[in-house]
Amino acid sequence: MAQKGMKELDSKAWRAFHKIGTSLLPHLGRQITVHSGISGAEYVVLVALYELDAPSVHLNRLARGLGWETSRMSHQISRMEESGLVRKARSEADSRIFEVSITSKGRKIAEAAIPRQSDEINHCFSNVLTTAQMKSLIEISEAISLHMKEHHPIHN
Amino acid sequence: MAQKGMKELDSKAWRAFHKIGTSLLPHLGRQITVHSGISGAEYVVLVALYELDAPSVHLNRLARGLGWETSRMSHQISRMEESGLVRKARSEADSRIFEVSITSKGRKIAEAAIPRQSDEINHCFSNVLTTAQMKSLIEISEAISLHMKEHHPIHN
DNA sequence: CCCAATTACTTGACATGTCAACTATTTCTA
DNA sequence: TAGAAATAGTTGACATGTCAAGTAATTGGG
Repeated sequence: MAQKGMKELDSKAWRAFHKIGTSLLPHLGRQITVHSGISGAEYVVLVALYELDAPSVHLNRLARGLGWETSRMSHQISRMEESGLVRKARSEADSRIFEVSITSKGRKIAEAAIPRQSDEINHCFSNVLTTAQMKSLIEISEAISLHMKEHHPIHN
Repeated sequence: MAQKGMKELDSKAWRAFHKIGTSLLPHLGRQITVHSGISGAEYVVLVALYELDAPSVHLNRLARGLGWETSRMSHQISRMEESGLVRKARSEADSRIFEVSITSKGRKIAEAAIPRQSDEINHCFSNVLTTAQMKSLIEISEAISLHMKEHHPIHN
């Protein structure tokens, strides 16, 4: 039997992955907006800043940490500065660099949003999967991420 | 030991899933543009129309099939009609409905793009995972999709 | 020490996605 | 069968993401 572009199982697995990747993630983004009034992108940035050890990060480092392009982060931070969620200041040492930090308003929103989002994730994801399935997912992610790092290092 | 919002494993599994969901899918979308000159969204629509049994589909049915909102599909189809990839015609039976179909230009592009994208998926996904991992992913997807259908039937 | 490269970020134009409000048709139902 | 509700899609405004080009500061080689 001749092979088409993809084997049956490969194709089913890909469709399965594509489906959850394009339904669950957007769904959980919308939930953030519903329960906390911020967008999924704002949430991700706030959490990254909230979990920081240091008081601030370089804009570019923040971007790479989330796998975003510099430009995207620049736009996002500008908007979030407008709405008072974050703050931006030129580095004293190297004035090309911007130090980004969370404001107290942003911190309050993050502190309220994180446990709610945690509940959502438990509800749609953790509670629905077995321990074995979650372990398997972690391995799958590592395999794919490793491959991406080797072959397409830009978009981590 | 008190429980925070999420158990260690749950959290790791979620981060793993989030990471591949937000890096692999966009990466493969960009690859489509690189190898075939169309966007990921255009590709998905073309493939759906290309694989159709019938010569056309109702716009709304096409949207639901991809898990898109009507409005998103309407905008997308308008743009793709502009660029000559698809065609739109009012249904004779029910003139609220639009029948959407692929043009010969769209078909040619789809026929060239599909095997190339298949190669990309093999390269970044199928070849990187074991058979067991792919079977596991299929089960995971089914578990999550089932839960979504039950609790959030809109965005299937 | 100077100037070419590199690095860090900004900007503007445009593609895409979302939401709410609206139009037009068809289908119920009283 | 008239009018209310449901269905199918459009539209415009706006948020977000991407790309290419530009600015400004720093670094590194000759």
